[in-house]
Amino acid sequence: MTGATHTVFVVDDDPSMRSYLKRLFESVSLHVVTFTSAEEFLRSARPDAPACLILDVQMPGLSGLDLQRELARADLLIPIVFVTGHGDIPMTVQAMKAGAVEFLTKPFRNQELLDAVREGHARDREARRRGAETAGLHGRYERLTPREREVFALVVAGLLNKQVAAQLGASERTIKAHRAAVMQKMEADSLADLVRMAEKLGVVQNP
Amino acid sequence: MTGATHTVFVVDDDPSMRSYLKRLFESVSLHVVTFTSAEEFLRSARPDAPACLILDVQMPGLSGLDLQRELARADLLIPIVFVTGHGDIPMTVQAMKAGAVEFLTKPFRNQELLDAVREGHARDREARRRGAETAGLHGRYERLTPREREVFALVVAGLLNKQVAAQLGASERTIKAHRAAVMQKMEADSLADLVRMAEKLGVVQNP
DNA sequence: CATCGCATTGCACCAAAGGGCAATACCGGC
DNA sequence: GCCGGTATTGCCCTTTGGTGCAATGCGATG
Repeated sequence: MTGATHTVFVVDDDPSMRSYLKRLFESVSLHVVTFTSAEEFLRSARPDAPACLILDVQMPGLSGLDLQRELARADLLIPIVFVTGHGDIPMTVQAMKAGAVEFLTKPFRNQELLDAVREGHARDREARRRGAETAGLHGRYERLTPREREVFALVVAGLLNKQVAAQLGASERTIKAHRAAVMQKMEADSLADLVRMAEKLGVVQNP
Repeated sequence: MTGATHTVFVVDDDPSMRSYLKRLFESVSLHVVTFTSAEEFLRSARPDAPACLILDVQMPGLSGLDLQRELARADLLIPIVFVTGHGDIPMTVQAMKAGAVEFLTKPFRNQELLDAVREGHARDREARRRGAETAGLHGRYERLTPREREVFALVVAGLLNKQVAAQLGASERTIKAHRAAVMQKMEADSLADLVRMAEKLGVVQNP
């Protein structure tokens, strides 16, 4: 399941560690890209395939924890495996609270790191799968007109057409028209379908 | 929001630490119960109100991490705040991966511990709220007859009454009867309501 | 000004959902 | 053997939902 389609990003200021890790991951057929600093990584393009980030905690400039925070702020959620020579417990707690996959101290066994990366890739695949699933959903929702969205929200709230009509100050026939447009544009096969889509989209009444 | 209705369980083999923590939490009006060992805590009754567990990592007999594992196995999910004098990073990672709220090293500031306990109580309240929400749901679902559950699953899948009838080899009128019973017993106000209940219950077609 | 998208609505018709009333049938207990 | 819960179904009527057809009005865009 992990092949050349999966990438490992290594960010470490130590050249020997970078080359060591690069060889390690390439030995298991993973694509590796190395960076000498957090800043350099941030300037790089975002990955378009499942990836995992190997991060040294201590580095000149932005630390590993800083980078983790920056990525979260940029909504760039890539699984992170920390590696450190001189970490402490507060750092570990912070990293894990922020969702790190693993926090390893040197020296570590290669298998530990490979397992962590496997876990990171699994998380990213799952996240991408869910993302793709809701991406189409959001795209279709974007095509709804404001009025259609209002009708959408009220319909999935369980209101009858006539109740929606009263709520929006329109005729029942109009609501039926909007409702049909919603079903069509959202590509929903049934009301049940539409309700599930609304749940994933977080559609609710505004007021 | 945290009052005498919230409990703190302290498990620590050090008597002075137990009394110190007891006084600390009681000073902020929290109910405190102390235990000298993990085994003693496991023998105690489960809490019926929001609680938080303060756990020493190193203890004779079952360690704090052992207790965390046992509680998870027993499905007794109570938020845990670890406190330790001689912890290491692997221990920290294990504890946090298993869902610990916080992992503090001695000496710690009282405020850090109080904040952690507040967070633990918040998590427990939220978990209990969600639990209560789905408890009633499950209870109502239990009252459905086997046939009604089949109809339930097919209806929320978006099938028309006639399609459900064909699928189950019954008449449409029969399906309507079952469907009405389902709506009644589940106390659903609308189909949208029923679909959301099905989502929370994980109701799907068996075959 | 003309066109287009969006919102709106009336009329008519058909399909689907919801129920009231009533009857049949099976099964496990008391 | 009678009783209650469950499953089943028919007949009939009302309410809702879904659509086709057609038309009007408004604001933005070219």
